[in-house]
Amino acid sequence: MPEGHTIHRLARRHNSLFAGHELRQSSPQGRFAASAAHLSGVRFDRVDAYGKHLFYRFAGGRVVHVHLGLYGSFVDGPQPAPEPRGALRWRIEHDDAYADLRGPTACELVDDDAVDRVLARLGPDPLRREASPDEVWRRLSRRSIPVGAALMDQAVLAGVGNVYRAEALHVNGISPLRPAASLSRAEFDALWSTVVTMLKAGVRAGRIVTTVPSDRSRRSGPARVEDAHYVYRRTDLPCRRCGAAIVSSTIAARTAYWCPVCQPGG
DNA sequence: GCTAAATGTTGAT
DNA sequence: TCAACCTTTAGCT
Repeated sequence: MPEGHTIHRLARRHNSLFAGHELRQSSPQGRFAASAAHLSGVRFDRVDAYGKHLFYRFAGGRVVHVHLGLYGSFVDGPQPAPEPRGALRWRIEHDDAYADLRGPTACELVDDDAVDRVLARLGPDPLRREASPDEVWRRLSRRSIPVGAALMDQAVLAGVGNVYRAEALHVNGISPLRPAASLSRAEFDALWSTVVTMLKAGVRAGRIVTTVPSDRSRRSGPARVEDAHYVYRRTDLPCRRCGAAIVSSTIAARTAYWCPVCQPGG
């Protein structure tokens, strides 16, 4: 289940396992079969992550664009790969390892122009070195929509999804209902810093853990599932900071969660 | 076994 | 604003 951290972690993993290899490719489910056959045996150069998009670059300028959507997932492992079962969209493999893709919104063979068109729609990605907070501020501060909607807009910044939206706004005491343009530059800078830190932690951990140990029910050890978030999916449960009941409402077509006391102004 | 929901996006109404 | 799409899983019966 993917926000930007998942995508960047996959890029690192797949570069480490597969970059520079000629890969056997297949699509047991059939929907990517022609392209997989076309690319089978072609050298895989590397994969790049931008926001929630992956671009697998092959020799000859061919690119596979993958977007996991809400349900897509990759799994990998050493050979021998298991017998394909279920809806397996894309399998890539060499003599030592395989990776399987299921359920993506997009898995398509594209050219460089199509890559550019996707990138042109995206705002800066906080996980990329060149990401400019000034540019995100420009894009965010002129929007009249709620900040909870702006954070989910991949044209403002690329990679934040529903969990990081809820958690980053909570940590900064900002209601998702506040107009994006009402944030001060100081509030934005703090929010940006939180988003970068949270996404990086997610890449490292391989899952979203936004709470710090002192805010959890137990003192030490890895965060339990129910301890990993401050507000996400915690409707009616007490806020970890103030005890008020967490509320939820649909913002930008997704369920938003926040503490009405710690995050006033909505 | 069935249903709804899920860390997402697009395109039609 | 809403439905469609892709798949798995949790929570029911």
